[in-house]
Amino acid sequence: MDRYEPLKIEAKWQEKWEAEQPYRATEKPGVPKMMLAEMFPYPSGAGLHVGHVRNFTIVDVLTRFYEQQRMNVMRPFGYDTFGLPAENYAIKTGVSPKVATATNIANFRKQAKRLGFAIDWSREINTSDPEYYKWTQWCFLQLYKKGLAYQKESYQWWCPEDQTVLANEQVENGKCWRCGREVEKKKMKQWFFRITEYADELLDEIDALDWPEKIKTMQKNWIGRSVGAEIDFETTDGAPKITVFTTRPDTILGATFLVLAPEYPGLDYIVSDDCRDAVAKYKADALKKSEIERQENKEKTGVFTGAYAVNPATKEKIPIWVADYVLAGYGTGAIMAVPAMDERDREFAEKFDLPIVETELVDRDLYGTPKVTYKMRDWLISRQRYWGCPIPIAYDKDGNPHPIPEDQLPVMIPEVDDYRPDNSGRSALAKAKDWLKVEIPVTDPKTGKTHMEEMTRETDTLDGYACSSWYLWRYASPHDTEYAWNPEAIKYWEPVDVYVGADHAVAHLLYIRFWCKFFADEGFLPFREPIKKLIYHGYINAPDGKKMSKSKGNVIDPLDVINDGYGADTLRTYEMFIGPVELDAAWDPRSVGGVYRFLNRCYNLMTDKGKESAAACPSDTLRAAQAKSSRSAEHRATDSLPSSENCAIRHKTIKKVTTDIHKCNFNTAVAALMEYVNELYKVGATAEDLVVLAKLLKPFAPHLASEMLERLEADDEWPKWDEKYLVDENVEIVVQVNGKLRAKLNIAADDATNEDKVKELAFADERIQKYTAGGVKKAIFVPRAKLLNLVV
RNA sequence: GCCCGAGUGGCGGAAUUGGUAUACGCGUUCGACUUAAAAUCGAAUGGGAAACCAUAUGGGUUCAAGUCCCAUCUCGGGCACCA
Repeated sequence: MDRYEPLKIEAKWQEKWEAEQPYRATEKPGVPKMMLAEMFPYPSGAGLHVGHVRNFTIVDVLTRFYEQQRMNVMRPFGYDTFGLPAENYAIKTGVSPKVATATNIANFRKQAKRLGFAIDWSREINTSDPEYYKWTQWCFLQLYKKGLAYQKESYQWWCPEDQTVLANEQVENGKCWRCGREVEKKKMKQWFFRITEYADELLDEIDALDWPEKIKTMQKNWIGRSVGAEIDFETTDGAPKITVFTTRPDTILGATFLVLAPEYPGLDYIVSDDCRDAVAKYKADALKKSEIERQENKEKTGVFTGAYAVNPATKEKIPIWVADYVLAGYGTGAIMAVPAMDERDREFAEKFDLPIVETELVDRDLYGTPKVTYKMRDWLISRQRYWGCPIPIAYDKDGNPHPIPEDQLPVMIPEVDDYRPDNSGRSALAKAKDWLKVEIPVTDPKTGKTHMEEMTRETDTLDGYACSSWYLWRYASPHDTEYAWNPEAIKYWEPVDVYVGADHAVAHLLYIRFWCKFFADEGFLPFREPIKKLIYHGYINAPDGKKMSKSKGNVIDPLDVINDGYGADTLRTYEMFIGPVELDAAWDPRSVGGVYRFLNRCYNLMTDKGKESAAACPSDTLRAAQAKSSRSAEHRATDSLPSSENCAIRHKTIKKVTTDIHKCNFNTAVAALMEYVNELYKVGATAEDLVVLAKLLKPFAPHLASEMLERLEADDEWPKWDEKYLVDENVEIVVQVNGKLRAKLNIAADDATNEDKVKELAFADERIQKYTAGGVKKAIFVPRAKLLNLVV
């Protein structure tokens, strides 16, 4: 007996796809292109999890959907391979990150192939491949040339566990995003990218993006533009003037004291001698305080500097204080306190008994110069770690940085025996003594002559986010040896039409926009936004609603689901059916069975009905006659004529599935297919029904659908619906009395828009007459809703 | 604390511009097939005997409210001393 055996069917088709590589993408001028990608995965040793499957399947459904509509589709794949997990694994086991990464990629690739994704496997990239990171270093050098990559000594977040600095975006609630350890502040000289240069453009262009509002809001908050003014306050005893930033320069009459951040750069020059010890102690305490302590305890603390400034508006002498409620990195690190207007200043004034003066407002521009500030800081990119892209810089004997010439790229990661950071703030790269030395050409400014000079390499590596800030462009020409991205290829394929992910709302998605704008300014990219549409999907949780985690032992392994006999098609279709794409969902093993039953029904429908002759939709003249026979259609009776009912439900389903996929309502698209199959079981399926079913099913369950189409001898071109088949000859009209449903009238379609006719039939109905005996005050007829409401 | 978003059967979730609430799936029950079970197929399934009552709670607008307005409660997310 011919049964649905998913593992057999899937093996057959995967073998075919592997041999034929049907999803190779090539530029076809004149054919509309569609480029889709997921946020590429970090290939962990644990292999694919169900979250990856959701992520990849969303991309796959859209890829196949557009491919079946004969657009020129590109769907590449890649791996984000630098980072701490591989390095920590190396420290623990001694296995080099390069080797472990290669093993993990091989496993990921194998697993992805078992899910039947329509990937162009010739466009596979890996950020730790020297062929790739050579160009990451090239990107760094472009930024360096324009002064957008620079070094600065400042207080930075330091993770004592991972022995590295972190970007602001990588500190979550005062803890390291990787290991969860509380971060500390450490003063270090570090590399930065000047993302703040693009703050305005990054902010202003958010609104036009076809991205989820949630992400757009998060990015806006992160950039955090405030419009205000800088105002200079002269000090009374010869110390340098203090510039404050305020959004309310109009409240200056109420400024009764100044407050400086503990890290305020010129603090030492301001403090009076008798207060020096107290201020030094306060500063030391403030730096020791962790971010968590600072957040949890918002009780105001502070100390008087012993110095005074002059309020330029009132000419009054006002005291200067130091307090950690003023942040060093924002504005100028100094504020004018207006306790009458500002809640925090008031709290501080009350605690330390400082004057609170009610204020009248003055003209905003009277005492200051307009100034815009941002919460966003420059992007700190140095990492004191081994397993990352080496920063292509060397230092001369005076410690001045020099870029590594482009023809010396890539700066390879040296092999070392011990991957541990050395506790001195330098990465394990510092242990590769030979590698550290490098000859760099230097041009003498006086003579114009170039000579080689021995220098010492930078031992920091780049933040992994730098590697993922340009990978979408590499997909356009993944093996190009001349360009990071080929100008012709990029012009054809990009920007990315649809990008799918579940993380990195501010970090990655902000960085990639920044690089895009920079490289557009440099003439390397013909667009300023890298991603047209973003789909940000929810997580899949364990059946109990909790996050899946190895330690809790509640992880569902997708390969187990497949190997249990359900197959990849069931897994994929289930994950699309599980709920709205943007919401988190809980795994339900029983619902997986429900989806399997559905696919099984599709298969059985085919084996029962596949032999039948194809039948197009009946012509209008035949419809009336066939409508009769469809009424009496036996269950899957093979001798009944193809009915107009089939035609109506077929076209209705085509329309529903097509529009749902366009709107990314994958769950209701699958539901519509289930309804269609249920209906076909009742009225009988024609070959045409089966072909349409297989075509619509293919994005979700490509193996089964391919099998069906092969047996039905049909291609997979996406079907179109015709509105004329969606109009029934009979229409149901709802009759309400006082808004309550009282009767449904089956009326010929031609009469359904005729108000008089509908009323006549309604009043003739005995179910209605019960309520209308006392007369009808008002009758509202809504043809659009096929509804008549009688008010009695 | 501030700013968003969401509360619908036993469960996951459907419902165009306000217009038949509960699509689809799970679960449950019954039936067919079978020595039996599984699988498959069919039927029923918000509550209530009924009138009726039900979309977190209480009001409001409307011929008509899950959908709009006001208040309250709960949950989720984001921001969190950003001057």
